[in-house]
Amino acid sequence: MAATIRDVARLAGVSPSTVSRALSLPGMVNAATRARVAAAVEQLGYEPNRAARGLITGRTGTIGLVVPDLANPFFASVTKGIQARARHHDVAVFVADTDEDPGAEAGLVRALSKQVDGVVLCSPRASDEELAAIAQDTTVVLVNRSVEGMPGINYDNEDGMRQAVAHLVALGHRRIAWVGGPASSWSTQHRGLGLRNAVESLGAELAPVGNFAPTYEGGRAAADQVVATGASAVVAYNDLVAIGLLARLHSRGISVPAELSVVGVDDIAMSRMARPALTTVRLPKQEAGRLAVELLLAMLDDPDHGQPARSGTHGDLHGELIVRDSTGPAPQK
Amino acid sequence: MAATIRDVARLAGVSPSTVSRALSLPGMVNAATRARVAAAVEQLGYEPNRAARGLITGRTGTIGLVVPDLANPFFASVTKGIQARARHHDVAVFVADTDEDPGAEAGLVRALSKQVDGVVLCSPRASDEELAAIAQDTTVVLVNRSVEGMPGINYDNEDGMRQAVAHLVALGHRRIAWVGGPASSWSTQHRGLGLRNAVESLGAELAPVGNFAPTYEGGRAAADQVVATGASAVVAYNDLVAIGLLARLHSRGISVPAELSVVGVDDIAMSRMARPALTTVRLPKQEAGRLAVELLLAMLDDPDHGQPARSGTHGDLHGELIVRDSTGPAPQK
DNA sequence: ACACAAGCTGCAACCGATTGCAGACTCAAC
DNA sequence: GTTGAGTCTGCAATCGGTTGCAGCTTGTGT
Repeated sequence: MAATIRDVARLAGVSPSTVSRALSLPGMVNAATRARVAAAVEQLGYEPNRAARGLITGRTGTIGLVVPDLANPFFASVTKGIQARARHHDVAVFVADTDEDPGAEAGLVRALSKQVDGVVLCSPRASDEELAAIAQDTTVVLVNRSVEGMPGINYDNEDGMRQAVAHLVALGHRRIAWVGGPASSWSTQHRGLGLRNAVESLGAELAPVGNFAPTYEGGRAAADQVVATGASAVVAYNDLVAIGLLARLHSRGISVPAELSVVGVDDIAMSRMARPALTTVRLPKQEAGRLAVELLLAMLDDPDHGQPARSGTHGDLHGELIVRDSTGPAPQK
Repeated sequence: MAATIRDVARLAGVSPSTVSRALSLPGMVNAATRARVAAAVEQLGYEPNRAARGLITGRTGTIGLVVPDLANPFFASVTKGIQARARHHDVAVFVADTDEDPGAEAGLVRALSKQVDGVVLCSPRASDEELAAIAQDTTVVLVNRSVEGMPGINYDNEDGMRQAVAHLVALGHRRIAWVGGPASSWSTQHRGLGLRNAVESLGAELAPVGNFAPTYEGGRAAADQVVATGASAVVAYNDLVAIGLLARLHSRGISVPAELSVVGVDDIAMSRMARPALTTVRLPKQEAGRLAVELLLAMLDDPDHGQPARSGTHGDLHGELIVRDSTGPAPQK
């Protein structure tokens, strides 16, 4: 159906090899010939078949992306960033959604790996060991997850938490509750840690209420325990949880921010629309996606490009505190 | 790096052709040989290279998906459905996001078309003519858009609007405002039409307030005009618009549903979390994605599988009215 | 014992590109 | 008029599979 390199060659009156070179190594072919080829390409609307090229060069011009849940706005944004950046490099993106099933990750990557040059693994739920195994035979970039020896793009969670706590302390809050996400989640651990450090150094007190699903329901479930801690402010694992908190607090008649201040993390679109509009640590989501693509492509060009293993503090993406209406001065006691 | 068919053949002591047949036409090869091949495949972890197969068979085992905006929860859900169904058929999915740029659609499809067997075009913004041109040289399935002669998966917008109006009329509403989406949008036209019919046949009155962006901001922008119509209920183009309405109405101190009832369309996750929780017409989003994949694959197997051109009323997906807290009895005047 | 059909398997061509190598041509210098 | 260098172009092999065709086994009927 579509034109092949032979069609172009015939029309231009040259051999397929010349067409190939005219397109990829223009310097090697005579200007006049090159013009004839260009004309033929134009006329036929020819575009090289990437699959065929991939067989020879070993590069398919395609990368894979594995995310836990496309319907989660956080991942949707990261995906958008990846997608945009990949297109910029003329690279196509295979997208796979694991439906939050940690067991599916390895299988998907393995299936994808035959068809792509490398894969971006976003917020993987699999264990460090599994991830390391995957990286053995595929070029992988992690997003939002740090594993010793594996390249990845991460957020500086410690710093984000510090900003949130500084804001709350300035408002007079002294006792701050923390609603964690899944215990196995890398982000939960680092956010909890950052919170603890920030709270200590700023002379406040942390009241963790445990681990909850990183969802609206998780937030609703945590709300009553938050209230029971007597804290005047709460930091939630992410915005969905924070919005769940808001909902449950509202139905219990607890006023935000008059009686309790609420802070989320992510800054998904929904947060602006919440009532009250949510104060949150904005994470540059599309930016993370873009950087992941750059890193992956750099690694493919230069296999040794991997960054040194890091503990997740330096060179990471910074969040930015967005203050809206869900935080206010601590109530007088 | 990865094992090739030749490696398997060598290990099994047969020729590559036999391996190929053992895998794709098991009936043609002796059970004992087949077992030896299977063992070799297993041992080497062999999986055929799809790109190479695609060169011969003309089928790449890949489909493309073009959506206006991945960050829009509606499209995210459709994508999820497509993705899940495609995996079920062992087909990979290329995803491209046009960033709501109608001009980008044709180019993206064209670029994709070289690498895929067919593409799903979700809520395309391009004109009927452009779409028809695209369908000339690529197998295309439309989602949420109906074009004469092109196969597609659509929602029965008329019926959904009827359900919404019936609900409102039963609550005593007689004057119903309608906030349309983009004027060029196929859904806007059909929803407006369905609304008009439903309102007429149920003895109420329609007050259209014009066309707005299909976003939260669009809803905020429309709110005051809605109030000015004097209607006691409003149907919004989609949930984002409805949530925007809710926000603006709240800040103007207009109580929902006591003074004004609000109905959306889509039922995105956010709607449940809105305050008050949004009454809406739930559209089966993942189902639409699944059906689109089935239709596309069927068309690829049998090029004449195209459905007859339809006007968008029969055989479409039905919405379901989800009643939450944003609708209530009409205020006594 | 012989012919013939049926059932398997291998050879070789092919899909659409890329690339090392060698041949053809041009032009300048001797 | 040769020779040599430098440009450009084409041949042919290659990537990892699939498939038409022919050949080899085997088994059956007579």
